[in-house]
Amino acid sequence: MKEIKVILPDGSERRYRAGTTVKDVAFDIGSRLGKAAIAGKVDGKLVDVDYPLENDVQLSIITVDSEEGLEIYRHSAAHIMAQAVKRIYGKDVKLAIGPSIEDGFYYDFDLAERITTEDLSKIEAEMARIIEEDLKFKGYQLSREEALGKLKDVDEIYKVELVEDLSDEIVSFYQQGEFEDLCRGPHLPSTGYLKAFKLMNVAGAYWRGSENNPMLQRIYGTAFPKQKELEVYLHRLEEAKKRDHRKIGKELDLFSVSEYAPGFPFYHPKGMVIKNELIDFWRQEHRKASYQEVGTPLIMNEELWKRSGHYDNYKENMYFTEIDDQGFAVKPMNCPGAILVYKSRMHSYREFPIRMAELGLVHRHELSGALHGMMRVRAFTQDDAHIFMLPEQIKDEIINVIKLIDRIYSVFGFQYRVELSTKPENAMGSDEIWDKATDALRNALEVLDLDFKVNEGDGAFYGPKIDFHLKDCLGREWQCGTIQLDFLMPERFDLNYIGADGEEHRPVMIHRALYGSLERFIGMLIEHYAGAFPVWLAPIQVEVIPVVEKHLEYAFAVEKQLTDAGIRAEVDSRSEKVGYKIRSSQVNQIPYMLIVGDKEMEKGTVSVRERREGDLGDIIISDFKERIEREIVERNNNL
RNA sequence: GCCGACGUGGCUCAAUUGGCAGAGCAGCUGACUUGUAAUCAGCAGGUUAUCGGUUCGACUCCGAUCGUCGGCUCCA
Repeated sequence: MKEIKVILPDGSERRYRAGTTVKDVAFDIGSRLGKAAIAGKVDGKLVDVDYPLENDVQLSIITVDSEEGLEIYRHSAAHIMAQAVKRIYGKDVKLAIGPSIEDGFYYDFDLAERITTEDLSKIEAEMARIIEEDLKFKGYQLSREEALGKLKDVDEIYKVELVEDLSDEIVSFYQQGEFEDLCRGPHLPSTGYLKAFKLMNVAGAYWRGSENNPMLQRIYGTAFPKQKELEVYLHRLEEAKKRDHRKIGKELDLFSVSEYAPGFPFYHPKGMVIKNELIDFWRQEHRKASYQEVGTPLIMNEELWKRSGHYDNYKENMYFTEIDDQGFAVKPMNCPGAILVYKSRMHSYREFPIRMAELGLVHRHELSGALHGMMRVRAFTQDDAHIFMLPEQIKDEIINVIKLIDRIYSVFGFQYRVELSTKPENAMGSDEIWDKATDALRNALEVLDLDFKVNEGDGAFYGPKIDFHLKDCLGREWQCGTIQLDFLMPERFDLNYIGADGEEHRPVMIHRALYGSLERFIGMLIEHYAGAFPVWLAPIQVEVIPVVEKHLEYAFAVEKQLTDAGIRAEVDSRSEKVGYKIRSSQVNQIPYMLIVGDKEMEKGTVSVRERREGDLGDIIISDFKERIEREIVERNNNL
């Protein structure tokens, strides 16, 4: 009998006879681990618990407590759901794919009947029965040919397509009860292992994510090892929805959208304060970073857009109009405008890098179904900049921009995720030029030692980009900052500069945005702060609350002292009780309330109430003014 | 754009099987003169998203359009 050596993650070694399963080893280590084991990882490859060990291996036991374990758990839940759907809707349900995702899982189905939200409880009930039946997940393997034959027999056209795209000669299937599915695995030992799950919603999804393919019906669900964890998750979702910027935006009267302008947001006075504060901060930082600001037209001749390549590559997203019988387009991007500013005169290499910033209002025709509050709109202000430079300045400039983004995001306390997007299908320019640009971006990220994910084929049509992603209240990611390197526009527009040799040369360009779009960034901020903006951003910074009418005059005097100092203060002059007015300010997330009555009038003080800390006692007005001014200047995040 | 759900005063929600559209909050008026999260009373506010159909009768049923929400796709 052959003996094998099993090395565990802690480095310890154990000896077993060949054929011992992962589960046996787990039980040998401890009976609790044995029971908790749902899969194994053998030499880095995930396997089922009944996988027999035939050689010396590195083994780790997977339980639901690990990330990998949870993925297996949720993926198995997807299979159970698919089984339930087949039981309910019959054999003509065709299966597509059913992966685990962050926070849950989904499965895509093709069936004639429409699954609606009401059907979900029916499917859940069937899933509960399948769990009750405690069916074993049994894996088996077929040759590619056998697999194709089998799948064609049962008319699983999507699975056939998947196998056809596989390069492996052996493919694996899993069976639980009457249900079989092509799957790489591994899975839970049996359906009874699934404890807490819930189906969340149904949605349409194109097969393989392409709108040219048929639309399938996708059911989203989530699953947790314990009922309590599921409840905590659902509760967290409910809480997160309270932070939704669309809800808070309405409650705090920051912005609105109208049926008369779908996707084109209206800023209310309070929303405008936030936008302007962001812009002030932005200008301040850009002056420090040696940027100049320009402004370019919203509407420019179609010929310009043909030259830039937008007409060929971006037309579906653009709005067109006619002026004096000539075609014009509303700008979807600011670059051609900036380029025209550049081209308006000669440039010397001595000027470089030229950092030309623009708060440009761009319009893009987004699909109606894609619109989302302030996060995805059809008109937005980009905090854009175009940097014209020498090729040898690329790396330093990219590093400068990344540092600037990091500095700005840190003021808000944002965590971000970085992606490097490479050449898309509809790109202009040669592979060679793209490789050069992509390497420059990658190099900058590596120099700064930033983690990033490569997003193949997601670059702009004129160049690769580094994107900065932020998460909204429900964990959905939105692209905000972006840095795009471009060798092509300078070519197309025949940009040049006079070098030290007196000859004309071609400059290189960076397109970049830090906030990305003011609208999206404001949406992110609302959710990030749940409406309780730091003082520097708060639309109203101070509410002066007179106790009774006779204190009104003093209240207005206090207000004036503050507004004269540039502080956004107002008096709640309604003839209501103090408690009522305080509540009103609290609900509106106003950072400071100043209560003024007889005591304060006599002493020339104000009683300070901070929205979170409550009553701070009374201090003289000038001291309060100093305190809040400092907080504003420092842009304290006070989360 | 595609799939599904939804659309009732400014906001949050009611309205038996199709049978007189109602409440709270906000607003306005008046009274109260109030000390750290909601004083009381009164008033006003609606072609039930829009258009069409079925019906003696439609917020309710059917169809179309618009918009919103959750996804897909796309993207800042």
